[in-house]
Amino acid sequence: MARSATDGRIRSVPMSSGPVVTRFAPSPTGHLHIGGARSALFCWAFAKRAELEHRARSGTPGQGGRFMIRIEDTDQARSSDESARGILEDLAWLGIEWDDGPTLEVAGADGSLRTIGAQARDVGSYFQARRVAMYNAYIEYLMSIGRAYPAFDSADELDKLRKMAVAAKQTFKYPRPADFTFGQPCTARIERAKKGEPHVVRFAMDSSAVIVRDEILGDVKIAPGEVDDFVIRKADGFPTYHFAVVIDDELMGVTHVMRAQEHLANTPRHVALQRALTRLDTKQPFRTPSFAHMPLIMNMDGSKMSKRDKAKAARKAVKDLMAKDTSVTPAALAASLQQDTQMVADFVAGENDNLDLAGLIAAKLGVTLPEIEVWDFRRNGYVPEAIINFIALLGWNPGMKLPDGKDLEKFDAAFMAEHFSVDRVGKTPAKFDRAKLQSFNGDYLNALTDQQFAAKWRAFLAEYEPEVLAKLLTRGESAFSILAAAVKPRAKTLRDGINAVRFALVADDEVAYDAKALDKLRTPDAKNAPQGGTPRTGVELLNAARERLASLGQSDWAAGTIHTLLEQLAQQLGIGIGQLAQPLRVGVTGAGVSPGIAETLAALGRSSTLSRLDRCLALVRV
RNA sequence: GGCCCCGUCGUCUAGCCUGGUCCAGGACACUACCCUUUCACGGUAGUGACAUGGGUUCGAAUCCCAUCGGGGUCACCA
Repeated sequence: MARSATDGRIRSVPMSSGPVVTRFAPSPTGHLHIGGARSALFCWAFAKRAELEHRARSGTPGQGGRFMIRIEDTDQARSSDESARGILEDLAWLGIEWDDGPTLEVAGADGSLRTIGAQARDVGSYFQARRVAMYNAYIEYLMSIGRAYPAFDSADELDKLRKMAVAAKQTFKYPRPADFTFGQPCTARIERAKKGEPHVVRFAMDSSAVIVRDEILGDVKIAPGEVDDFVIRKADGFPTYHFAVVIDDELMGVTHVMRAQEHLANTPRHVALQRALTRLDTKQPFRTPSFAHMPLIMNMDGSKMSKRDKAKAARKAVKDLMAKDTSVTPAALAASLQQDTQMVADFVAGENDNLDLAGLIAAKLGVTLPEIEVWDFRRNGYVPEAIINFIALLGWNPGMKLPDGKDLEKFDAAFMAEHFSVDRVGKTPAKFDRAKLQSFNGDYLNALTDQQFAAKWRAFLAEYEPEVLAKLLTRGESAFSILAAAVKPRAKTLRDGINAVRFALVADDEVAYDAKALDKLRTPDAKNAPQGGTPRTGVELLNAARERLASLGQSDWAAGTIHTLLEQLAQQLGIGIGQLAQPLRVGVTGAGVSPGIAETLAALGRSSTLSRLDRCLALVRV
């Protein structure tokens, strides 16, 4: 073991004694935040790279690097198993899979079931709520060596003290009780606690300065006395985050802690705890893992990107509506949503940020909430590959050039597993620019083959827009393929691909004709005539095209033949095919925008095309 | 407010550690043009940044200091 030859004291176990272990430790109180996804990705990539390099040296598989998931469900009131499962599913969907952690069954591409996660290292439950006995053993230990003590202050009392401190423009620090002596077990307090008096347990901070070595930020020094005696066990008997993290990271062999910068200020507490603790099993002091605090992800306006932004957006929509229409009240809204009146009223007043309610309100009012959670991006038609690539770039870049001298910025998770390193993680907070994400997503979709895209789009529609899919499929399989191919270069997301095929979703007799477009059809245009000939109207061309198309039988109705036919007709009329295409577009879609005209007509089918053209011709005569 | 972190185009960033090759490169967005049957796609070009002020140096985006600006954190949440 790690015994120094010179002083014989056991200081720390060298990291080389076991695998690199990183962890992502979400709190199961909602969906996976996009920032959490990035943290998980970086932790994953770090462990993967260590493992890859270990195997390249012919090491034992699994001994080079491991990525672990731990569920931090010590907040009894807010945690749920459902949320934990949702977070695991989001990670799996992104392709971020864990070596150790709760198990999750996922269906592979071929439909077969596969399990992610395993109890591979015998480190106990990956759910903190099931590890309470262990935390208590360490808390007893700390109390026995005079590094922790029960405290009996009520929440109200502390609140009062805090408010006084704020009023006096001072920072509140919990005053260490006079009857506690650092390093001496406070038997009187321990006795009181044993008798069942409600209490929390506080850690007695030592008075030395704490230096946090951060792989990204460098050394961060915190002066002695900056951190007060913080709570390590709540009145409900559960450990606080700070305590559970330190115990579990040690017991689970975590070597590298990578998390968002918002945790930087907590780190001195963790380091202080590590310095005070000794393992109960091996009697070895706790190790301090390597820390790396990643830059935060911000909104475009510079505020922190938070789940609450969704609640804010929904609340604003309600308030805007209430300002315009006085009949709208929280009570009326609650009734129409079939939700509790008080809850809705509180939500509108800003008393709670219920995200489910925010979603209901947004759907009701037809407003789009900002995408914050992985789940939001997923149902809005982003693909995991694009999300991974984009969030990787929020704070990290490979620092490589393409042969043409441009920066390499398109890559996949496997590339990250091979090249990720902490020293290329930036320090500056990044604003989340959805326009760039959309561009990445569109590029990814466009790079797919038509077949691949069609399959992806179909799966997306089946899951999130089944009615749209059903309508599209009524036109037949081949029509769906044609439409999917037409959508591919036009879609930034799988969802907005729907916009490109709106024309195929309306019934033939419900096509809305744009008044200006109809006017244009009625107006003679010199471009519609052969060189020097008399100007023709769009209607004339439409009639000619309609007649010619009608001559095409059902079995010949395909993009290729339609294109040839229109080309021939245009030639006979002495005009370009474009002059023919525009009136036809208006005729079948109601406006002048659609995919290629031959594809559009082919996807619509013979009977829809002809009946729409007839309806348009009838309208235009009026 | 205390403590801590950060500061290159509108945005993500390369360059910074190891000053000169940087009147600062790429990507997204934007603008123009080309391609084209509309919309897209694709192609070409353009607009656009070293926060400010002092040092150090022959020379600073790069090193030092100050100012200003942004952010995080100060719970029996994690």
